[in-house]
Amino acid sequence: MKEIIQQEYGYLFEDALLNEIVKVGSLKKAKKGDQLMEIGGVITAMPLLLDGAIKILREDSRGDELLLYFIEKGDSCAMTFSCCMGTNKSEIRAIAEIDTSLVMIPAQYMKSWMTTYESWQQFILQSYHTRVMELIETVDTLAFLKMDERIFKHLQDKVKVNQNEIIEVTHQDIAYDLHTSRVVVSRLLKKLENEEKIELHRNWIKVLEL
DNA sequence: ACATTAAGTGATT
DNA sequence: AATCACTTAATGT
Repeated sequence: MKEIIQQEYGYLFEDALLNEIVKVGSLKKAKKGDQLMEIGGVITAMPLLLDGAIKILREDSRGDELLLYFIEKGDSCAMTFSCCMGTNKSEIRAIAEIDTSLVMIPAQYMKSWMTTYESWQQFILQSYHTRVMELIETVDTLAFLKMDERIFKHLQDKVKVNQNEIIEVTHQDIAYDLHTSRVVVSRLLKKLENEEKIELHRNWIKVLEL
């Protein structure tokens, strides 16, 4: 276990901290589609991504979803961090985008590591920063891009986190993530196909233009 | 061959 | 861009 953590986080953390992580953290594997966190759920641990990707969703009162951003390997969800300091509940839902492995660090260690390890403090701050930037980008996308552009961007994001230009999704899946209807997705995807930016198939899409 | 589910389409708001 | 109502196509049993 130490080797894997060392590989992904060795350049960030000193040896003593790596040892602590190995000692108190628990290795966890999530399969594609597994739910890692639910809205309103109590957060007891902070995840450090070793491999894979997680998508973070918000939900409205009717149960409709909206994708906020992806977390990739080497990242952490710093939102968890603020929740860990108090005893807050989760504002978001987290679902494994692909098969993912991560280390769960119990919340109680967060605070003391902040003062003991400078690299930890750096990491949290940095992580928080990138998270906020991702959120801003999502807001921009929502506010300034038309639906067809949003769909195409979403596909490109999927290609990135999956490390594969072939994405296994249905039009309905995309509709849920972007909070629109399947019919609209189908029509706009068709348009993108005509522009030769993508290739459409049942249950999978190939992105040609990256 | 049949049922199920995904995707395509025209019309309307 | 959303919704309805319907058609067509792909896929599993």
